Amino acid sequence: MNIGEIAKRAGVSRSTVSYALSGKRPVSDETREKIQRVIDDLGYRPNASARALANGRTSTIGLVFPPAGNHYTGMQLDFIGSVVEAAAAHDYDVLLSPSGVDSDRSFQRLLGERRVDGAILMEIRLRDDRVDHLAELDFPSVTIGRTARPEGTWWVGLDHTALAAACVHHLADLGHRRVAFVNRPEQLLRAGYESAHRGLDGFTKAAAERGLTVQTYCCGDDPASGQACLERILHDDPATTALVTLNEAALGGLYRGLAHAGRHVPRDFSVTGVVASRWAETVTPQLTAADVPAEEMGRRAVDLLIERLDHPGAAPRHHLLAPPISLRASTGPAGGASFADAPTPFSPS
Amino acid sequence: MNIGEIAKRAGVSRSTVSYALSGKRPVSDETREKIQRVIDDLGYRPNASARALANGRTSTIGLVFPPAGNHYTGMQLDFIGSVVEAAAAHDYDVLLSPSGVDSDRSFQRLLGERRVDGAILMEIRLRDDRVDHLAELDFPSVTIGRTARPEGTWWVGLDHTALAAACVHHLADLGHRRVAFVNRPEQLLRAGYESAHRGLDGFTKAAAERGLTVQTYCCGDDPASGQACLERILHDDPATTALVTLNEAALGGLYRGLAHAGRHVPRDFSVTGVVASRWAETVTPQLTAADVPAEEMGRRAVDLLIERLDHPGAAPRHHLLAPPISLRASTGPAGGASFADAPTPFSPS
DNA sequence: CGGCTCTGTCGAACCGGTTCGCCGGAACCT
DNA sequence: AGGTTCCGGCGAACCGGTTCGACAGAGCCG
Repeated sequence: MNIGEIAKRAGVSRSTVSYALSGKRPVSDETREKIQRVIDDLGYRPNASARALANGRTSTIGLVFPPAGNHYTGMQLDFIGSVVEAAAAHDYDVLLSPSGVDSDRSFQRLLGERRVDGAILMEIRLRDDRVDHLAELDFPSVTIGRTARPEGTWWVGLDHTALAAACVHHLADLGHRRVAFVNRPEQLLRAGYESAHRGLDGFTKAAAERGLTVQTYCCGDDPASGQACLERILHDDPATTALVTLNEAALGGLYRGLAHAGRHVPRDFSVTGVVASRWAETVTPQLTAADVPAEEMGRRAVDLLIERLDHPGAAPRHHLLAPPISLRASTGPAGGASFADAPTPFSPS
Repeated sequence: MNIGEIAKRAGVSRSTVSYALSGKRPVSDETREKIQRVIDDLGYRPNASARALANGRTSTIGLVFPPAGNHYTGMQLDFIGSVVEAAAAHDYDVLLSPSGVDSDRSFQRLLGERRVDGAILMEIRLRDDRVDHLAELDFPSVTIGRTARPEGTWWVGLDHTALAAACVHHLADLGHRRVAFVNRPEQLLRAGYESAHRGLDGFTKAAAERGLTVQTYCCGDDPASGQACLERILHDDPATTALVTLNEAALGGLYRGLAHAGRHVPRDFSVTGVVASRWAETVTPQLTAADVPAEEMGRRAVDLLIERLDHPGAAPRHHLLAPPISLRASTGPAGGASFADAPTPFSPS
C-alpha cells in the first residue's frame, strides 16, 4: 500500500496524491476528497524512509547522552522525558544515542548516516570534542550545558557557579563556618564535566568570600558512596556543620551517614545543594536546594533546536537558568547541636 | 558524498561499492581495498534513509511508553537505559515514543510510517488495545509486562503475584498480623495496569491464606501522596505494624509519614515491597524488598525482539522473572516496640 | 476569433542505496 | 582448439516518496 496504489484507486497520478497531502500545489476539492476517501479506507500512511530520502529531512532529533556506566541519574531521566514530549509537540521523534565521544559508533551513526535532522547533547564537558565536531560540521545541535567557550553555539544551561554560590551564602547566613562540598564522581571531574567544575568554582569562590573553612570531595553516583563520603567528611573535620552537594544520587547515602553519626538534620547539620525537586522531596527532612528545572531545560532545548532547524543561519541563542533556592527543611542555624535542652539523639549501633 | 561519488573516485560501478561494503557477493581484494581507501579518505557513511528504503529495514526499534503525565518513575528510567544499551550492542537504534493508546499519533507514526522494525512496549495493561493491535498486524513486538491472556505473544514480565505474596509471607513470618498495601495510583489501577492488579491479587490471596487483617490503598506516584497515604493507614487502623508497597515513587513519603508518626522503622513498623534496588538503597533504613531487575528485563526484551526480527515465524517466547527478596534493614519482628530495653527513640518534633 | 493567463493534473527525473540478470575473460577440461 | 565453468564487475530496475516542467482546457482580454 504505497502512494502508487492510492493514486491508482483514486484514478489520479502519484504526484497529485503527493500534492493533495502536502498542499504544496493546489488540488481541486473534488480530487482531494476522492483521494482522502481512498486513504482513509486503506489506512495509508506515507513511508518515513522514502519521504526522508526524497526531501532530506527525517523529522527525528537525536538525544545524545553518555553511556550509562552503572545507571542514569534522575535528572537525566527528566531531561529525556521532557525532550521526548516537547519533540512530539513539534511532530518530531527522538532517537536515543548513548555516546561518550566523537569517534563513537553511535555518534557516527547519528550524524554520518543522517538518521537525525539535529541533535541535543547532554552532560557537556568544558572541552568537549563532540561539540567541537558538530560546530565544525555546522550540524544543527543544542547542548544542555555549555563548554568553557560557548560563544557562537546554541545551548541551554544552568548557572552552576551562581547556584553553588547561593548555597554557600545561604549556609553562611545561617552562621555555618565549616562547610563540605560533595561533587560528582572524580572521573567525571577529571573528564571536565561542566557542572562539576563550575559548581566547584562557585562554591570555592563564595566560600573564600565569606571566609569559610571548606573541604571538597568527589563522590560516586550512588547511596553507598554518599555514606562513605560523609564518613570521610566527619573524619577529616568533625566540626563540619553543613554540606553542599551536586550529587543527587548520593543524597540518600549522605543522609544515612549523618543518621549513623548521630547528627540530626537540620539541628546538628545542614544539607543543601543543587538537586532535582523530585529527589529533594523524597528525602526526610526535605532538602533545601536549588531545584534543577529539568523539564523546562529539556523543553527549551527542543524549542531552540526546532528554531535552528527551521531557520538555518539564524544567530545562536541560549538560555542560562538560575532557579532560586527552595527553602525546605534541611538547613538551620549553625550551633543547633549545643541547645542543651534538645532531646538526646538516638545513638547508632 | 554518496555511493556514486565513491564509485566514481574508485573507478568502479555503484553496485560494486555496495557489494564491497555488504559482502553479499565476492569482490576482489584489490578492488575492495581501493574502495575502502576512498571511503576512509572521504569519511563516507551510507545514508540510513536510502538504505532503509531499499532493503525495508530501518535498524531501529521503537520503545513505547505512556506519556509522562507528571513524571517517570525510576524503574522506567532503568528500562530505557538498558534497552538503549542492549539495542546498541545489536547495532540498533532506539526511537522513543510516548504513547498511551492505539490511535495515538505517535503510535501511528511508528507503525504506519514504518519508522521502526519492531517495538518494545512498557506499562502493559491486562487488556491492552496496543498489544491487540500489534498482534493483529503481526508486527514484531515484545512487551515488558503481560496482558491477562499473554499466550501466543512475546513478553518479559515480573511475577508480581508471587512477589507481593512473598512480601506478605515475609511479614507474616515475622509475626505481623495487620498489614497495609500501598498500590500505584487509582487511575492506573482502573486503567488495568498489570503490576497494580497482579500485585494486589498476590497480596490479597497470601494475606487471606495467612489470616492477616489487611487494608489496601492506592497512592499517587510522588512523596507527598506517600506521606498522606501513610497518615490514612494509621488513621484507619493505628494497630497496623507493616506495609507492602509497589509504589517506589511514594516510598520516601511513606518513610516520612512514619517518622512524623513517631514509628521507628523497623522496630515499630516494617516496610517492604517491590522496588528497584536503586531506590531501596536510597532510603534509610534500606528497604527490604524484591528488587525489580529492570536492567535484566530491558536486555532480555531486546534480545527477544532481535530474535523475533531475525527469525520471523519463530514460536513465541517469554521470560517470567521472580527475583528473591533482598533482606536489608526495613523489616523486623512484630511487637518490637515492646522491647523495654531498646534505646530511647528520638522523638520527632 | 486568436492569443493570453490561470488552474489543475500529469509524466519524468531524482533522492541514495540494494539486488538481479548478464557478460567478458581467464582457467580448466577433454 | 573448442566448450564449459567460475570469477569479478557492470548496468538497470527498484524501493516510495517529492518536485519540476509541461500541458490541456477554461475563462478572459482586445
